[in-house]
Amino acid sequence: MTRSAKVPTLNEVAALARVSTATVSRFLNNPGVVAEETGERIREAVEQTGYIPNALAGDLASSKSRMVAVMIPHLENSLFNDMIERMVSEMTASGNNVMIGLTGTSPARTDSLVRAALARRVDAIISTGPASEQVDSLLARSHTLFIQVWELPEEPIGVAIGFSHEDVGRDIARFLASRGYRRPHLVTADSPRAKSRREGFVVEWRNLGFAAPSESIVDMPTRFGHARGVFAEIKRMDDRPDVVVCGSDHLAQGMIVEAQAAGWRVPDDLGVFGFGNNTISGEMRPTITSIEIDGARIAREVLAAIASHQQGRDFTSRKIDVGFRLIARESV
Amino acid sequence: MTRSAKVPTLNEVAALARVSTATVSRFLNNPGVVAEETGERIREAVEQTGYIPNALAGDLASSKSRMVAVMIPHLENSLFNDMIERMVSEMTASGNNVMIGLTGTSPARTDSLVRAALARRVDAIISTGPASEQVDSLLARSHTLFIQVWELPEEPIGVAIGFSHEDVGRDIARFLASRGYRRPHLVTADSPRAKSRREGFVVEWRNLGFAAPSESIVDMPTRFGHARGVFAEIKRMDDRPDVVVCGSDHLAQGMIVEAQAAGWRVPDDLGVFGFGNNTISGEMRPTITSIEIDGARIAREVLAAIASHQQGRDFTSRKIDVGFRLIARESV
DNA sequence: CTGAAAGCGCTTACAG
DNA sequence: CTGAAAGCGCTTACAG
Repeated sequence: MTRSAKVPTLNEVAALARVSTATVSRFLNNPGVVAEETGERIREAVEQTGYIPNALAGDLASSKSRMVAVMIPHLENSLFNDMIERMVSEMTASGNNVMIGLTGTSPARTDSLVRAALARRVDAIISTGPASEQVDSLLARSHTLFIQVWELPEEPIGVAIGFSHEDVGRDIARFLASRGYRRPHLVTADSPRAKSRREGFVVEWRNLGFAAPSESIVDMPTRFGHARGVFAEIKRMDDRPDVVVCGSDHLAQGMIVEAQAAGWRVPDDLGVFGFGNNTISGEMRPTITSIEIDGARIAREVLAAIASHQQGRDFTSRKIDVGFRLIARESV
Repeated sequence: MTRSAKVPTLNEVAALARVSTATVSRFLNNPGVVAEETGERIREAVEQTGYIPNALAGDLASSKSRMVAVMIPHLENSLFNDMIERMVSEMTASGNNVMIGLTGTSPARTDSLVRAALARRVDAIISTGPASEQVDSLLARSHTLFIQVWELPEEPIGVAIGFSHEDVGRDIARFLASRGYRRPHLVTADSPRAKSRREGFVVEWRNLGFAAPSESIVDMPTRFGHARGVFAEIKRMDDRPDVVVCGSDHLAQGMIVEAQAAGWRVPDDLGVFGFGNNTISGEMRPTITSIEIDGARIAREVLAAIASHQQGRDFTSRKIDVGFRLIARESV
């Protein structure tokens, strides 16, 4: 690496442009407020020195960070990638930098990532996971907005933007019943939200007067590869299911592959229901019936909440239900 | 949001513990250097006030950031997710925070993200994309280590950790030839690296004395969904290929699905070769023959380079070839 | 439109 | 082992 002995500072730019540091600072943050000729001199000085403002110093002085932290469990096989990608893009576009935290499923790790984010005085923390009391108390003394997505807790810490997972389960149950399915098999990940969806399904299914569905549990995150084991279970069952309700579209894709490899036709011999409406669900053969969550909408709501917060406005709606949509395709 | 009027500072902790701010700072950063009883008082004061250090101020004062920026084109369908996930995890574990930049394929966006990272005085920028001259000159005046991964340029700006994409293409060509394939069809993404692999394949294939392969170009990133169009092309060809060389395992998966949907058997009627050795390549039916890049190895090398740099040591090996491995499975 | 100066909240030689 | 004080590189009322 070529590295110069010293990184240029505001002082040097100011000296070169024959103005005070205050004026350079003003020009950089709000060009309109500085006289044209002065601005021109500053521009040249910046150019000549290769000056890049020190955001650490700037943020400290102005006590705002224009940084946002995003906490997600995983990058691989994540149901959130599409939404996260949108959020990160738009945040960057609106001048925010994004710190990313991979929480896994460990509360301790989440805790330490939240601490790190607070230490950097981020304007907001966006979390796809549930918040612990630990985190709650950490946030109490901060000026950081906590945004929970995909979740609608009774009493959110900050803002919650999500939907009812129980309703998802209920809607799937009703839909399958109306299509004439009678022996669903549920594949549920070992996570609170997946369990809520399962709960919704089971309750509704019982209300409809049917016998309890058979079930499998898989670990997080729900993946393509889980299909092999689950399908093996299904094949062994005496009373074979007529439809599998999967925790993700990738798992649904895996189920289709496994079923077809065993010579079963989808949906004729076995229906397959996905979750998340990943792009592949419209591209698979057969295409996958799934639940769509409007990631773009969530991203927009998140940005709006952050913008309000950064402008010091109070954010009134603390819970925003973005709903979901059942997309009927070929696999069910 | 409950928000206290004021976030506690070092001063308040120091006052409560009846010591100077210097001592609190020492205790927080290096507990061993402070007397036990003093430390105990400080611990209590921290607890009582709910103090969280201001990393902005700390980093400014110590002129180091313990932040690292990661630049990737996309989150969805990225060949790098596995490697990135590993890197982010280990960086976090070693006390670094990670800023993420989604560059897309736009140099302007990359440029502005690099600026933002430099403004935050990150210790290192890890980039999966090629570096422009723009970026090069920006970096010249910084103390930031630039790490290019998946790439081995002649004269790297900082450190390059990668492998030869041409060699990948050559190896695939030799492998397919040895398996008796004679009419390969190449699906290449519109990206420099994909083109290098293609180039390696084409050159080697010609060396082996065979006719030039047929080809398709797809846009970035190479996805499952590209398979439909490519397979349609293939079906229309007079001289049908006997194997498709795909730019990613997801595309390979799509090809298998399309081929099977059309009643072709893989690999009997059509071989399918992947790239990246994604987890699914071992789980698909048939399993996918692919090229493995050792993401864990790359992550380790990146971390080592950063650690050296943070400790002020000179990093001697500017180019690290991590190689690759051809994993033969069922699809070819 | 511009400058002098205080302040943001830490760290770190320097002294003891 | 601990403290007083300078300094990190900016921003922002306050004055003019």
